[in-house]
Amino acid sequence: MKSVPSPFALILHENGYKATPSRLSLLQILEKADSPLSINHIMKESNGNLTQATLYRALESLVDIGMVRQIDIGHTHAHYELETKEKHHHHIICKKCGKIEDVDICEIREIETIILKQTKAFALIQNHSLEFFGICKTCNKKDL
Amino acid sequence: MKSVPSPFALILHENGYKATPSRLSLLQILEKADSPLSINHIMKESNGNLTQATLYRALESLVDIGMVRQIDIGHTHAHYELETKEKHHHHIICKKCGKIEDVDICEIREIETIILKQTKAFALIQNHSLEFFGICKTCNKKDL
DNA sequence: TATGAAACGCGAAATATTTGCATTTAGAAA
DNA sequence: TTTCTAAATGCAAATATTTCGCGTTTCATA
Repeated sequence: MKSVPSPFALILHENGYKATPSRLSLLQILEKADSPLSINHIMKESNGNLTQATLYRALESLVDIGMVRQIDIGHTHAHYELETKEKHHHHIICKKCGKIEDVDICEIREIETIILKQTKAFALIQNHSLEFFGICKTCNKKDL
Repeated sequence: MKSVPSPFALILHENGYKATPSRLSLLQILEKADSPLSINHIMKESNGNLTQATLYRALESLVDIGMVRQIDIGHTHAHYELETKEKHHHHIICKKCGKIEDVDICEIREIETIILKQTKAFALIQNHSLEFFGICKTCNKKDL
C-alpha cells in the first residue's frame, strides 16, 4: 500500500533528509499549533511517538532547512513554530501571563537590504528574530 | 572615605535596588564589552567577584529595570548587554563563526505604534528583540 | 552605629540540551 | 522486490544552564 508523499515529505527530500515518522509527526504537531511550542509541550502532544533526543535532533534538522523557526519568547527554553513562507510573522508576548499574539506586520525585509548596504563584514542575511514584549489588557487591568 | 555615587548606583537607587559591589562590578564588565556576553564570559571576566547564583540574580534585577538587555543570539544560553538608551541597537550574527556586529537602524518603535493600534489584546509594549542571522563575508568565502 | 530588608555565598536541586552507541529504518540501487 | 547502507532512532548517561533554600553578610536609612 503506497501513499502519496506529503508536502512535508517532499520538502524534506528536496533538502536531503529522510521523511521519517518522527519528523512528520513533529511537523503535524507544529502545524496544528496556534502558537510557538516548547519541547515539553511537543513531547506531551506526541503521545509517545517522539523521544526527547529524537525531538531535539528532528528540530535541529528542520530549523536548519528553514521548515521550523526557533523562537525565544523570554523563557529559559526555546519554542518552535512552523515556518510558513506565506504568512511570515512575529509575536507579542505578555510579560505577566505569557499570552502570545501574532504580529503580522514585517517591514524587516526592507531593513535587511539597508543593513547589507551598510555592513562591511556581512555577506548575506538568512533570517531574523523579532518579538515584542509588553503587557496584555487583562493583566494591565489587574494591576490597577 | 566617602565617594561620589556612580551613575549606575543612582539608577539602581532610583529603582529601589541597592548598589552592591556585585551589581556594579557586573555593570562595569558589561560596559567594557563590545558585544553581548554569556554567563560564562562574565564569570571569567569577574575574577571571582561574582558567584554564579549572584550573577543570575543580579542580571534578573538589572534586566527588570531595563539597565541590561537579555539577548538570544541562537545559542542555548542567553547573552547580556548594557542597555544604553542613547544608542539602542540590534545585532547581526554569523551562523557559522558567531561573529556579531551591531545594527544601528531601528524603525521598530514606529511598528510598535501600529501594532498597538491593531491589537485587541495588548495594552502596551515595553521592549522588543530583533536579531538578524546570516553569513559573514569571511565565512562566505571559505564556503566557495 | 544600630537595624532590617535586601543581597550574597554556598551547595545542591531542577531544567534543558547534547552525546555515545547499539539497533532500526527510509529510500536508493540492484 | 529484495538488498544494502547511510541516516535516524531509542535509551541512558553526560553536560550545560538556571534556580533555589538557607544561614550569613551588607547596604542604606534613621
